[in-house]
Amino acid sequence: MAIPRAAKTQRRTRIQEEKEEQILEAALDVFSVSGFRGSTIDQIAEVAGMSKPNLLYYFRTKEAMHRALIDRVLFTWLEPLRAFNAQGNPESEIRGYIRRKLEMARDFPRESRLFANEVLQGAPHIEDELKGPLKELVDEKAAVIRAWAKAGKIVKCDPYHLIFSIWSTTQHYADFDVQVRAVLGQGQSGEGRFEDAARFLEQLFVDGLSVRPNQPAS
Amino acid sequence: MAIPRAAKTQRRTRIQEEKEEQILEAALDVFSVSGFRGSTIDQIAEVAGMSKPNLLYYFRTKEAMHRALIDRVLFTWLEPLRAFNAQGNPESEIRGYIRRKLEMARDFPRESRLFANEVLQGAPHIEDELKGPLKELVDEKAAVIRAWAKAGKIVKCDPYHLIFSIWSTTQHYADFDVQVRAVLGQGQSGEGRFEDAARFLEQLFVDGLSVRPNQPAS
DNA sequence: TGTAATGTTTACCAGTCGGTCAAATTATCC
DNA sequence: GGATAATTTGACCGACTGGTAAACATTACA
Repeated sequence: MAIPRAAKTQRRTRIQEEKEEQILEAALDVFSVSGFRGSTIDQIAEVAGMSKPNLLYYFRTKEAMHRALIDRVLFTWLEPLRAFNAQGNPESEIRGYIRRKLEMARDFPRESRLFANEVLQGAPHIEDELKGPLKELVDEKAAVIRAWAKAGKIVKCDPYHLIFSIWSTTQHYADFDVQVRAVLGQGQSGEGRFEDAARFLEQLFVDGLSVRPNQPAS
Repeated sequence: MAIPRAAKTQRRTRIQEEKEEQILEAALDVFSVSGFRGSTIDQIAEVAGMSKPNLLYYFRTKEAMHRALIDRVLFTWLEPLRAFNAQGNPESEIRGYIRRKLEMARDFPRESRLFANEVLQGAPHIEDELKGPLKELVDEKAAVIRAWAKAGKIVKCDPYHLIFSIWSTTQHYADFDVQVRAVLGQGQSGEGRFEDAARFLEQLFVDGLSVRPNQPAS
């Protein structure tokens, strides 16, 4: 017999590590496109190149796979916000945050879509994470931004909505990639679009759109 | 016999109109939450309060229902962009566009999520609409914005990315509603959040975030 | 009021879904 | 090399999926 499924064994086998890695990689592929309900274990098994029962040997249920995937990805996903530094220069911190978020949208679009799918569908599996760790982190950084505004280092604005706007504008390029490509057309939908986006967003967040005749030349 | 399904009859019955309306309403409820793959005809039938075969009497397939829903909603959805007026004042046109998009996110969140789900999952059913009508409309309005910038009425920026940023920031409040609520917490997640968002976005798009000592007092 | 067209329901189908089981295979370690 | 534990597989299950067939009920209209 056997069935000391991953959880029960104290030490994880080489095979266990490899296969779990393989499965989560495939799961990311599938879940990020079709969401939890729209994805099937068979699809994931096929992408992972193993049989369904074999996959279920490592993760007892579809939910467990999804859970493990979310847990693994969430930490990385919040890294850019965590790196947001209270001691730094406000403008360059915000600029840096936008840049890092945009890089993640470019380099990890599947991770972005995984969360987008989940949140869009009502976040039935990650509500706790949103209300707990995420909220706490945002609260902390919002306080920093508010302090900057109070000290006159930055314009007075709602820090929460500022963070939302950075999330939405940057993640848009991962989550709505097909739309962005469709609208930009053949010519501009290459990788250069991320540099264009970075340039635009920097301009937007720093100076806005209106022409200001009195602005000192830089 | 019978089965002159909706399509075949030249004139639509009162019952047909009512029932199709009822079905599409239910379909919007379901598709906007679970996406196409994740939704089932049974769910829609239950929400619509009718039996599955009855529902399939009006729409032959799940795809047909989705198609009809998309077609009906797309026109409305693009209305704010269509209303964007080349002859108007640039700043107030952009401001107005943001406001109208935000109102739509508030008043028609299901419609927003329907498209978000679809695009997020690779837009398998609306690719033609994106590359056709949508792209044309955006191209047209982008040209207007570019002309404004050239005339010095607005700061020089990439008009496409400007439009993307307006889409993303406003639709965020519909698509990621649960996340917004979770982060804002009990206190601020009431309807007032839309007014806060409007205030912030107006500020962002007009003036950006940096403090400008030379700006003339208004 | 009768009847033909329209609308609704029950019963059903084949394929897919998440998941189980026991047997077979492979790795590990003495 | 052999015992033991870990891994993999094929066959299978009941529930659900999108969709159909035909009987039944209702409506519209002459």
